[in-house]
Amino acid sequence: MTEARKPGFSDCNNATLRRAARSLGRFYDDALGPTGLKSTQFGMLFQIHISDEPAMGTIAEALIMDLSALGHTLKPLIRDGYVETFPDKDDRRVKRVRLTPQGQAKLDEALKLWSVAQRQFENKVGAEQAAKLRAALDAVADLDLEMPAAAPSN
Amino acid sequence: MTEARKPGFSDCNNATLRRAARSLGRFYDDALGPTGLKSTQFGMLFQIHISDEPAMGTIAEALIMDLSALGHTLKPLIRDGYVETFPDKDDRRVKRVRLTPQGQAKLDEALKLWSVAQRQFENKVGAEQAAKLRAALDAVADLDLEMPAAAPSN
DNA sequence: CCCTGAAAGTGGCATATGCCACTAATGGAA
DNA sequence: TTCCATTAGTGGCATATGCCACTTTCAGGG
Repeated sequence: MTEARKPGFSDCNNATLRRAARSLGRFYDDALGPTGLKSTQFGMLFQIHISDEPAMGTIAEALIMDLSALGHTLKPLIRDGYVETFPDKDDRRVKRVRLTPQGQAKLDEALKLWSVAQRQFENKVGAEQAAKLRAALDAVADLDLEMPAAAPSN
Repeated sequence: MTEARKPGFSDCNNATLRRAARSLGRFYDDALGPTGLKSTQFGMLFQIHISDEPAMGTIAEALIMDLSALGHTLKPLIRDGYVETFPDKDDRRVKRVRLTPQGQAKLDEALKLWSVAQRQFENKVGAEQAAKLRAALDAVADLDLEMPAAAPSN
């Protein structure tokens, strides 16, 4: 610890997490490059794929993302014909989402490249270690964090 | 495992990481809300703070972020008067960065709220566990990942 | 000293995400 | 049935990030 410690380092859990996300994101993005999909888009297609014509709100909840953000994120995928939406039969407020045949095909294509990247990653850190990390991250993501209501003087 | 497993799930390390990042990011963002800073901006000010008038490239490297992305990210902070840049004495290509007095003040202000959030988080997961997670994330971020050069037939 | 390739940033363009203000539908309560 | 609080999305605006094409400087080699 001669100087200011090497890399990023604040002990901030959030900063550390984002830093890792940028790093890993670049790797998966590179891997998926040939498909023209970003790793985020791949993740979105996959999520839709494993769900049963989910409502937007359902996806947003599963991915812990803002509903409006989801809407924005979906646009390029809809524009490119990978995803389509349709109204729910019973509740006209609800918009459901599904992959188009092209979307399914693109996902299949991407899965091949993804699995290579995934394997590459697990070879480096160890499959078990990776699984533990994912479990820890899921646990963190699902934490019910709340600020102390910032009420020291009220 | 009745249905499609609960939350986000693909076993994708990247997707899991991003999901956690969105979740945790929201928490820290809320915590820093009163300061008007996003958690990302807080992290940036902190990084600049612990460095010694770093060159842009140095910051980008430490945070594992694209140099141009760094430039974009810095703009709001410069516009708001928290950060300023100045040319390196010896190399005119290099632009160095530092906090302004207001930036330092804002950072001090933010640190108080940040520490509350940080403590809150560590109370939930345990300080030791949190440290381990950060270490794991730093390790992942610093991995030298490379795709198999996609050369099956060349 | 001139030319060339590397290094450091900038700008433009595109996606990722969030928050807020609104609008459209719903599901009761009165 | 009418009216209101709630729920689901949309659009606008702003920040976060990346990649690519340039432009400006440097550092060397000849």
